[in-house]
Amino acid sequence: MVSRALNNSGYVEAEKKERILRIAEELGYHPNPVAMSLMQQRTRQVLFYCKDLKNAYNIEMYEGMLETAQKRGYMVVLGGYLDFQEIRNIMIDGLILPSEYMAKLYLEGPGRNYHLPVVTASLGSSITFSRSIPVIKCDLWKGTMKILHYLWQMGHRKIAMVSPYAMSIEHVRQLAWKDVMQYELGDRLESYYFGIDREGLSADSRVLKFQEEKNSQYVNMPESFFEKGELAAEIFRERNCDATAVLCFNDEMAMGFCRRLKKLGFRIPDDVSVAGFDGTYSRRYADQLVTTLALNPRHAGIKCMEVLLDMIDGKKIKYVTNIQLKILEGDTVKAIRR
Amino acid sequence: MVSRALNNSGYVEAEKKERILRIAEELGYHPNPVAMSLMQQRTRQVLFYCKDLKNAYNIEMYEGMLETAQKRGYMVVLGGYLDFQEIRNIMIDGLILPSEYMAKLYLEGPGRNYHLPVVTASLGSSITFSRSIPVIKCDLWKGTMKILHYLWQMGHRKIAMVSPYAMSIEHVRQLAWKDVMQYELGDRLESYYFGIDREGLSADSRVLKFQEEKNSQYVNMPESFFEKGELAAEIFRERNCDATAVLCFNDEMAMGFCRRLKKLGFRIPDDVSVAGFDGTYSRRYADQLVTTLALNPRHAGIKCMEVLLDMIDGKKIKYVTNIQLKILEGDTVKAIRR
DNA sequence: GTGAAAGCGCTAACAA
DNA sequence: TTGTTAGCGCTTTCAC
Repeated sequence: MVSRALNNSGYVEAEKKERILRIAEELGYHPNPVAMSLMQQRTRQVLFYCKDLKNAYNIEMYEGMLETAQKRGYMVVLGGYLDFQEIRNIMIDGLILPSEYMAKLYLEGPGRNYHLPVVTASLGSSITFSRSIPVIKCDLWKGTMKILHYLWQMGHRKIAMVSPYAMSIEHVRQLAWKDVMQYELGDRLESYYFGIDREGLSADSRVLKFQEEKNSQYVNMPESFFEKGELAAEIFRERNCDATAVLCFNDEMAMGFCRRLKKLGFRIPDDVSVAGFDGTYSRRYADQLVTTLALNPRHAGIKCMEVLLDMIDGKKIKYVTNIQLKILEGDTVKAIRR
Repeated sequence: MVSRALNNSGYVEAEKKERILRIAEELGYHPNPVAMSLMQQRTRQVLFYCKDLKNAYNIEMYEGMLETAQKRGYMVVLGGYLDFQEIRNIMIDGLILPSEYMAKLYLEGPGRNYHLPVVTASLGSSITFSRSIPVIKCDLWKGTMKILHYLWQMGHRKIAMVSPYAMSIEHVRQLAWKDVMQYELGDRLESYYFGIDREGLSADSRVLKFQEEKNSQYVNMPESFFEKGELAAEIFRERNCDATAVLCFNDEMAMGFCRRLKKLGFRIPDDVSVAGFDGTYSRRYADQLVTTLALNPRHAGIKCMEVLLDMIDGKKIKYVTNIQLKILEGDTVKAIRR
């Protein structure tokens, strides 16, 4: 009857069908999407569990997801502020986690007995999951090697690292830097590491500010990369660091670092070269384009979504997808004579 | 029975209730959110019809919405890429439109016979709607007056305007600028206007690039404010403009303008003062902080969401809410002697 | 070719 | 205090 006419399915007398369609049109009839979802057991929605939208990396990743989702009739809901348990109360067919760290938390928490399709992006940490899920992997170990090698080729030997985290935190970028630089820097390694974090720099009152912010204002206060980069520049000068190049945790941090360092009288890249990670649109805002390792978040987003939607559709899926990394040269790295 | 136990409603024997709760816990039972939505006729989702997520203004507005929505148990879905008709196929209880222009389009299109709660943000255009909906208004006429007055007080008389649109487009910012500056600039007004748009600058091949981009790549290619600002700087120099101050359409444009102008050898603010609109986090990336009229998008987002959720809850609502505007001084405006 | 009924997962209301 | 039913809006299936 009516349903059959509207959906072109089954037998309906042509004339009657015509009439039904016309009336539906007149009344401005649209099927109720919630009822449809209940029936089809498909919400056509997917959650991207992402906190910090001021971070261009996340935005570009999200836009990549959107691109694929749109083509395949899906919506991407953002909700990094949600309590993890809450995930079970929202209408989604699948979930994208931004890092293997989050993936681990999820799989050991609400994901333990909730068999929703899940994929995770990865920055190369070697975390193992309690359940096997697809990983879209950006190999930052390789990537860090690549950019360090690039700096090396430009003649730099003493390469410092600027990070929002203490040296003890096992971030791939830090581990890889340590791995390479310890030969060159030996037991002075630590003095070339600028970890803007209470742990390791607790003596510095300026660092505590970030801790306070994090505890007070919001539950999920995002990392203050830019401001931490600025502080790193101050500490860099105070330590009288003789590094000729500085590798920053990401572009945002690199931009904060450059901005403050210039205000402190350094010339970039003449006095110090600076490089970062990410390669997103926000780079263009700075007067000098920062040299960076592009992580191609848009592509990662596309891949995450493709794999997730394939999973939802019950197709065969790849369990590991690698994202290509590429150096984008800017104005902040200079070749030096040795 | 089971339902009653789980929801604490109606009479259930204490012991039985206990047992039910325990088993539900063990099984990891969670009510199906779609079924709940169908029953309650509430999806607990709201759509923010926003295209350009690379624009900090939109992001901050979205974060404001999120803040309120979270408190009241709602999700905010982004979907500016959706076909307008598609709005009726997604599971939402309400809709937030980003501008009165969009609101008009919606109300005359799918909104004509779809009585979903809607609110719109407004930048002060005097568009009238076919149906009355709440407006969260940022009075840009007043705002433009305010920042022009500020520049005036700093001694500037010849104030140029940089915009991504032709002068004929009736954007409030442009109209207000014209209104004020025509007394000072008279029939030379046009030569102080830099509208980076085919219409008005079609002779310039560099402008056509943007047009092409817009037509090709994506359906909803966002405005290239930054790049247009850069081009405006080139044209500013070519025209040999004697303006002592330049008012840009927004901060992103101002940042592009400043960046290029400096590369062309101008000193800011010594040679030219520059001001913009928005006052969002992306300002900090530039080496010089741009002086701006802060539009407080976060606050606008909060208000939009509050009014919309009140509407959904059937509460009495305000039809016009005004957002406060404030000048944020930066490093790009200098007082001059006359 | 058409109408009626079952069912998607849940709760509110009603009868026992 | 408990079990049952109707109904949220839709489609699919099964009789007619």
